[in-house]
Amino acid sequence: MTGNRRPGLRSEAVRTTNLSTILRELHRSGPASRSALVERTGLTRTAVAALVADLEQRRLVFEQAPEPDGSPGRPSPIVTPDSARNAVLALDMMVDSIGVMAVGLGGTVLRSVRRENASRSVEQTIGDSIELIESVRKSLEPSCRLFGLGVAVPGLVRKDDKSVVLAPNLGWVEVDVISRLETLFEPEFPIEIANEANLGALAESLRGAVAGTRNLLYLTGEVGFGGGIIADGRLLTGRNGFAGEVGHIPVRRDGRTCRCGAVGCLETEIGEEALLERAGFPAGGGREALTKLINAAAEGDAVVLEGIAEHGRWLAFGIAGMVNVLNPGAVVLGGLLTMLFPYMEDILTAELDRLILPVVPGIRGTTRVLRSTLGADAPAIGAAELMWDTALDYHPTSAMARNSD
Amino acid sequence: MTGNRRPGLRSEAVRTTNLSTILRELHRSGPASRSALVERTGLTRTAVAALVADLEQRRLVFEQAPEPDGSPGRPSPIVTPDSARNAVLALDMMVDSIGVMAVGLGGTVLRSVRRENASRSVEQTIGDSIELIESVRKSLEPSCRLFGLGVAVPGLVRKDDKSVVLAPNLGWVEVDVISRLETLFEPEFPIEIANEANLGALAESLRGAVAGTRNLLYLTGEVGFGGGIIADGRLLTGRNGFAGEVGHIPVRRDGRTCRCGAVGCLETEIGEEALLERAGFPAGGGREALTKLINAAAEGDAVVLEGIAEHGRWLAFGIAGMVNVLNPGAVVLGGLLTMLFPYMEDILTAELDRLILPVVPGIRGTTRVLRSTLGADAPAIGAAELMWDTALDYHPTSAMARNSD
DNA sequence: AGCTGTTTGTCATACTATTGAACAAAGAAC
DNA sequence: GTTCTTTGTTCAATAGTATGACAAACAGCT
Repeated sequence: MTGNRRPGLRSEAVRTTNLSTILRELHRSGPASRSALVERTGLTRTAVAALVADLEQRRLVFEQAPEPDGSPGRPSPIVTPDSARNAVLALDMMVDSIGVMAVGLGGTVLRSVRRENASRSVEQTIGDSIELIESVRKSLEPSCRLFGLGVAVPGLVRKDDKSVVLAPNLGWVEVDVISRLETLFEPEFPIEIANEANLGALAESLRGAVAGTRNLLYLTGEVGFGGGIIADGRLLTGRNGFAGEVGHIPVRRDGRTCRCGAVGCLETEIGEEALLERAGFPAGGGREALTKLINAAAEGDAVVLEGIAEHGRWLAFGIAGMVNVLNPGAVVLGGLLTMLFPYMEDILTAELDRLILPVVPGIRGTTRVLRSTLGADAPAIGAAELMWDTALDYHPTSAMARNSD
Repeated sequence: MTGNRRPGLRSEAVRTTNLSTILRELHRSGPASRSALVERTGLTRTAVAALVADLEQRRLVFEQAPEPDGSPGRPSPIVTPDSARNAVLALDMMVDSIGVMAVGLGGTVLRSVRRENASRSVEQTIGDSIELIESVRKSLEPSCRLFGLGVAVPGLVRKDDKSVVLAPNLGWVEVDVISRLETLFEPEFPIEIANEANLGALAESLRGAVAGTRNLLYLTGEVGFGGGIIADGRLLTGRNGFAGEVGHIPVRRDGRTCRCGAVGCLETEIGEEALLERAGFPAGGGREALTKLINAAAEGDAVVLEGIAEHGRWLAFGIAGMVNVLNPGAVVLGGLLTMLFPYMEDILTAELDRLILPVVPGIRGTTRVLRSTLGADAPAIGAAELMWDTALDYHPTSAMARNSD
């Protein structure tokens, strides 16, 4: 089911595609021997040798002396992605902080800084972002090439023009983040942008605890409630790029009015506010109140625990629907849910077992529910991977092909 | 976001890929002039000429004398997919009937037969299917080559082994349909199988009213309630192939027990039974009762109309959640919903407008809701397209490459 | 230490497929 | 009938990988 209009291939496309294939393999799975690459690509020794030599000359990989591993035969040199000299930047605008990362080829996090961001104004946030990006850029080795910038935003990003349509928690409407950041870089410097939770999903599918899972659902609850879907290894963006708005699945016809204007959204039941209220905390307590809540749960506070349990029931109610529609191999919980998970795992499992379509005995077990291991880094890592994905598309005119020294 | 491990490319892959590209283009968009193909593929005149000659020799396409169209320049010959001599078969097992189609290259429906199927036993159904397939096969021109069989099943199909795990409305559990059909054909004859509603979605995205829409949600309500998702032009199958079970999205924590065992499934609110009940008809009335219901609606029966309206409200409730999660460009309603649509369009639109995440004023309008134009043929057409999609994958060892006369 | 078997790197040649440039063909417009 | 435009055709040039032969590097055995 490709569904994609593929352009015609010219002869040289063979080379660029093969270079890209090898580079992608190294980026995803790490260093590999040349003979391993021969096996994985199906190409001949001759071809792989030529391709690797090409990549080495472009300073994208380096070969290391082979280490005898005890098996007979001539040992094969190890091809390693040169993460220190090839990187992308990632910017993660969260509600109360800004993070910038440099992620090398191969997925190595070279730098990671985060700064609190009290003001949420566009000017202030962009200004701080620019400062952080510059500081990270300067801290990298001068020989390190940058292939692009990936941006994660807690809001809806329109695919067509890559602009932020709405970021409720920042109070942003129609902000063209990219054109404000472009000035930082040379012309044509690639910048990609997407929703925070969508990128979290991407990160978890590539670098998280379930790395390699080609179908997953990622949920993250902070102030709002976001989600991301990986279907057959690809990020599901939808028509406009607005996919994953799980917080606004209607779950109660008699529910409360959501801040989005609709009634009975999932977010009204499992948002921060709802949790605080159920656990007997005053609404609007923010991060402090949540910390108290978690502490109270750790101490065994019955009211809080029951509040979290009910939270878990609604969460399961929402997840079950998506699992039945999407049939993911895993559901990864990030953000606030990571902390709540230990206190509601049992309820969650039991409820899901009750609500997920029972195909045949035992089939429910195919969907695993687990906590994020990447935690707060997920969106930034996802932003980097989004950028890498296009950067590694090795068409003749790409940055990668140009950077041949 | 490819996410797919691509194998290395050898020189001859360029040719096979280009042949496949041209064939796919013709299959999807119909006859095209050679110069149009040059433009669409980006290949040179020389290359396209050679490729088309190759395809013509394989009897996959034929060239027609160019027709002067009034524009200057030498007219370009028209390349037409030879639908009469290249086809796939499609088998659609519905709850009370079986349909078999032959669909030619280019999407032309060459034959279409349907037979009532009173018994739903595996033996009877498979037996009848085999008879129908044979009769269709015999009715085709002897020169017509068959590239495979696509099967649509009203149940859950496991991707890994392509077997039917559960078909509740047929009463089937773990039936290996493919191995029972294989005996009909030569060894290695390709057979693909998938869920009926999933294939309906595929059909609508390729040949229906919204053909070309790369993101859509298809819903079909018959005895059960199924759905299919097309994301970025590809059928979303999920981890096991069970995606699209929209009938079992939980919508009421205090709802009725569903036949699946869970509580409050969408199907319990918008299934056939629920509709009959709401409209004041005795449950279990089957198709007859539904016909009466539609007639009553046509005559303006207030109780029936209100029943349908409430049906529409629940449907909107379910759709809204999926739209917020999937952000499709269109929602296509098939099956029973096609007939109900006129009586609930207004309510549906109003409810969706209330429940779909309002991004910015006017943004809701990006998702269109409309009726299926393919109707009951959708699953069979989808099955044919599923088969075509793999058949058109022109790797060196494929059936297509072998059939070179 | 030396021999054997295995695996892998390297080199020259062969093969496949497309591009590019020049020329011919087929139509419209004047 | 001439000119302009567009497209088909032919052939040499170019790009890239496969193939096969040989050399190199390692383990295991005597």
